[in-house]
Amino acid sequence: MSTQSKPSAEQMAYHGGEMEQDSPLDTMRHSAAHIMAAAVLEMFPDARFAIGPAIENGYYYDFELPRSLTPDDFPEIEERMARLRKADNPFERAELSRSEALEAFGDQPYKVEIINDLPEDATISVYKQAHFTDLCRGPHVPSAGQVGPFKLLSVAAAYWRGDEKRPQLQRLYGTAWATQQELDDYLWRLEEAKKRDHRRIGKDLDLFMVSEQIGGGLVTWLPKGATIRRELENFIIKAEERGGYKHLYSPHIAKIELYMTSGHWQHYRDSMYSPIKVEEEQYILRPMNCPHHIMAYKNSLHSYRELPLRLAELGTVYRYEKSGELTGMSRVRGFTINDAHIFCRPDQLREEFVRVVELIQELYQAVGFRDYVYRVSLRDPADTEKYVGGDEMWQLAENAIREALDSIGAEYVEAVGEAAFYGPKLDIMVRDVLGREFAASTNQVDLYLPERFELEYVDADGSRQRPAMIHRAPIGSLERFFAFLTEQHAGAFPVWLSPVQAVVIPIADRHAGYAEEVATRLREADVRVEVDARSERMNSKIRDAQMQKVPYMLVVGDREAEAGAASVRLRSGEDLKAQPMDEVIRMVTEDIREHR
RNA sequence: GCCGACGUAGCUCAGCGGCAGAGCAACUGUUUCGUAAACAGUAGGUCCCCGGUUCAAAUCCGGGCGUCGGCUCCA
Repeated sequence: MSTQSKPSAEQMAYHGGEMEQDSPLDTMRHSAAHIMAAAVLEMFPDARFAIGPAIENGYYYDFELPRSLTPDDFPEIEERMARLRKADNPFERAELSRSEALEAFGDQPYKVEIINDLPEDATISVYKQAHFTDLCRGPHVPSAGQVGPFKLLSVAAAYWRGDEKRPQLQRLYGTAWATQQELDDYLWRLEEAKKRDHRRIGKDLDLFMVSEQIGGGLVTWLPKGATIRRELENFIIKAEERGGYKHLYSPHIAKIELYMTSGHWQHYRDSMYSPIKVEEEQYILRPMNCPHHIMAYKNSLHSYRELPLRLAELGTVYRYEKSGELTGMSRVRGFTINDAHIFCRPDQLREEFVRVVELIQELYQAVGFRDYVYRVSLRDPADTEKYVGGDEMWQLAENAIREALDSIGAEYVEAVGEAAFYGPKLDIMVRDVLGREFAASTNQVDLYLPERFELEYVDADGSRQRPAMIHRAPIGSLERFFAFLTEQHAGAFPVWLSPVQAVVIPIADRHAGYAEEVATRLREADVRVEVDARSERMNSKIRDAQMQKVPYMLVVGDREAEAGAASVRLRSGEDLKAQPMDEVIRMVTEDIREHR
């Protein structure tokens, strides 16, 4: 039964929105999971078994065991698995009636639960591998010997059926491949990925820090990271101003009543911090910007002629995240959203949403951000508790998003149950170096908050009408976006974003004066440039600049000083030889201007 | 928050009951060099915190805090 678990939205996104047939590799990995379970059964005869599917790059199996497994147990489990593989027993399939199955798995409560959840007409099959018989849909490889090279990777806790109120099981992760070479390659890729981890690079390049004294999940952008952020912010604001957005600033805290009106206090409280008492009034750190922008909208009466009104802010919000889920810059407790709220007539929704998607594409293009997937996050019609508003409202909002994407031919996957409590979303999903999936951007159609706040505009006939709203955040939070940007570029940011765009490297101390002249000329052209005037060898300075991923290294010695030139080395290692200073300045400033 | 692993110099890590260590970085001196690491020296520690065991604890035990990997949740 192990493969019959419902695919998560993440898995669906990875498979491009369709459940694929089990590939031969998936089948083999799923068989590896059975062999691992058989090995665990040898060690723990009382083990209870949950599920053990193939996943991207490997497999896992969830167990309930009398004691916790640790990595020290891996060698023994792997040895037992190797023996089972060598014994090469067949995977034998049998079909059981419901009562036979319940009888056979009487001492396996998780299997019993799965059987009871199966539809009436389901075929119930089991697979026997050596001494281990498992409830399973299959398919499997013919015999244990067909399982490829494998390795156990980690052990972690996982709640039964993903529910934190239910028992916690031990999940053993493994990987398996068709050949030893592929296994080695995969393990090597894992190591390489760690080198691109934004936390590693953030430390190496002095981009940001998280201090225990300040608090977990509270990020300090160090000067170099702050430079990148400021460039991004300026770029975003300019693009948005071109797109008709008006930027504003609003405070980070507000009276609690504001968030009661919006419904956040009722529906989003788990993510909000406790109120702060100020002179008999309760204030809270805002978890979202929308109520503030709505108040800005309500500050004056609006004509239909003004719509769409697009109010934007790089708005800082604070959300409570459990300590165990904080990570570097990608999961934090205080962050700044590239936020905006578009107030428009309902008939303008589709076109406005198209413009939102186009803006996203423009921004991503400019920063060299490529690997992402559109996900339309829909309401789960079965779970009405979680959402507000009626069917009609949801349908209108969901259709606006789908139609917008269809009209520009964008491909997307749909994820039921991932909507916000007040509306469906277009999420843009990206993966970090370790393959974990995050939303980089969320964009929502909202017909609910205008209702809650009784928003109005004056229509052509003088009547009062209710506007629709779009919440949009093309790059989501600056923190998370920065994390992915860092990983995608492995710290070698495009020139226009690089904190240090050029380093001037004098060959000997006597060239320091000329190096300063070179730097001054670049500074006058608004290039971020530093002079490495240490009494080090040129080779050493080049190495340091390379490690800092500085895009331009400008070596100057006697020849360059004589000619009014600089020798240009790029971080790719390419040596462009001596270039006149005018040419050097032209190259660098062109890269910056063209966002290269 | 839950399960597991890990917390030693600014960074990366060794040491695992008996004097606190290495490389890199920093600092000082020598070297003035042509495209990825010159040489020598100096300094740097609450071994995460609190408690316990022991003649003796970085090391063993208990509790706490933090980080990391998962789970749940999410920008």
